[in-house]
Amino acid sequence: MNTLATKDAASTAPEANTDTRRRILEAASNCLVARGYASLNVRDIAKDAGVNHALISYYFGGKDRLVIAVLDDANIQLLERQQQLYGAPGGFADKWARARRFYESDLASGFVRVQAELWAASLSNADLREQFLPRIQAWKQLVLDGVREAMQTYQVDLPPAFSAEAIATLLSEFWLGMEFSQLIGASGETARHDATLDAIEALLRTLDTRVRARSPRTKAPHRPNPRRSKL
Amino acid sequence: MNTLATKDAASTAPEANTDTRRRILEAASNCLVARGYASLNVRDIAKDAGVNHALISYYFGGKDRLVIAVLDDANIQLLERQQQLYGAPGGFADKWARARRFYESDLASGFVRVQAELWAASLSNADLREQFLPRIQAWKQLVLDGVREAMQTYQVDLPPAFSAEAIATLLSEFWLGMEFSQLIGASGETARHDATLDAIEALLRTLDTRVRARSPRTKAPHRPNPRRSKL
DNA sequence: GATTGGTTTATCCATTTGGATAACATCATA
DNA sequence: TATGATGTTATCCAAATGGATAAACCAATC
Repeated sequence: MNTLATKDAASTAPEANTDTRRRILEAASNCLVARGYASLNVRDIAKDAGVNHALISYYFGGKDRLVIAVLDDANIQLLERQQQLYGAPGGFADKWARARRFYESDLASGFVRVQAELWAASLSNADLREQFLPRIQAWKQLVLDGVREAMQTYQVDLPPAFSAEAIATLLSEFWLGMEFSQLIGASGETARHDATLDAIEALLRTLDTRVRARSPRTKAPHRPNPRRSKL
Repeated sequence: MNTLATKDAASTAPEANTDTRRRILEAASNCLVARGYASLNVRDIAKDAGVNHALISYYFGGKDRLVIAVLDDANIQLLERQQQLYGAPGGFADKWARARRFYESDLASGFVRVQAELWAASLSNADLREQFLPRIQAWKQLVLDGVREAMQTYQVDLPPAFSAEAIATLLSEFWLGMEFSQLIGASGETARHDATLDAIEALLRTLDTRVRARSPRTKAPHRPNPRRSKL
């Protein structure tokens, strides 16, 4: 009667053979990419993983728990990304470019697709939605922090309505919309998205150089050789 | 063997009792709002419509065709909206405000939810996706046309990378992302979205008044009474 | 009032699906 | 080697689902 699925799903599931567990997890991800959440079923997953379908109940306690585990697994990957994005040096244009590269690789690997499938599923699955909300919140917070820092750094004067929150929301939702559009969209969309991403990157780069010219070493007081990476 | 489902579904379906057909269509929409595409089934729809579930095959030729019919029906509503949005007088800020009001009513009525559910379903349903792409294209074209016109009207100089395409894409995808976020999101999102929408609206209003002050009657040379709608 | 054609109902059926479980296998340890 | 824990398989089962269809109903027409 343990319907609780806490963070460590291991509490209700066997712990030993992590290989099978891993294979099921990846097979579920594959199936989500290949056929979507709507037609996700334990038999296909098991076949893809090369195991008997009963093992899904054995290891995860059912299909629903497995899906949540997939999401949880994705969450971990995403957190790593966030830290990589945040902790790296460089201006905001560089950060933006880095985020773009992450996105492209995630799109190619099917990760974005999995996310979108689970997102869609969570529209009518409260348990899943509960998992999603903190993640979205974290992602938006990350963008907001970045925008706040950028606005403080750039000191560019905008119309008062364009608060950091407003700009961050614009960027976050744009990115999200771009993901969904690309997943469903024709090939022609990519060019338009790239143009938009380019425009923002160019703007950031302009502002970055302006800041660097204005106060060359103010923003990196602890860096021993601030001009080293100039070229 | 008539697998063709052309625009007039009447060609393959009975024509007389449009009431039952209508009821089924609306019931399907209700079910999509209430329980999502994943758990959509003909029996629930029939129960909601108050008819026997065999009538779905009778009128629409199966569940899949019904879903496409729902999408088609939504498409018609959307086209009407587009025309209302386009054909009305006023500056761009007014158009923006009008679009916002449409959106709010669509959100409240569940229309946005239906769209999102079908969108998600079309991630792994080629037939459905085929229906979606032209609509998305049309919607984005509408935004692009508006931005083009606005940029020509405002004559504000932006960094060269911010083409009309780039700005239109930014706005389109932002809007799309906002829809998905609100559907899934906590209540706290709305305030942020409103702030962003407000900011853009304020910007547009500033530009509108600036244009009006600069050349009060330049932009409407063919209008017999250009100042009539001033108030 | 019998016929006809469209509409609706009740019911049946094959298939899919998630899950449960008994039987079996593997293997380390006593 | 016997034992018991862990992992795996082969099956079984109940429920849900989409669809098909014979029969019933009904309103208009001859």
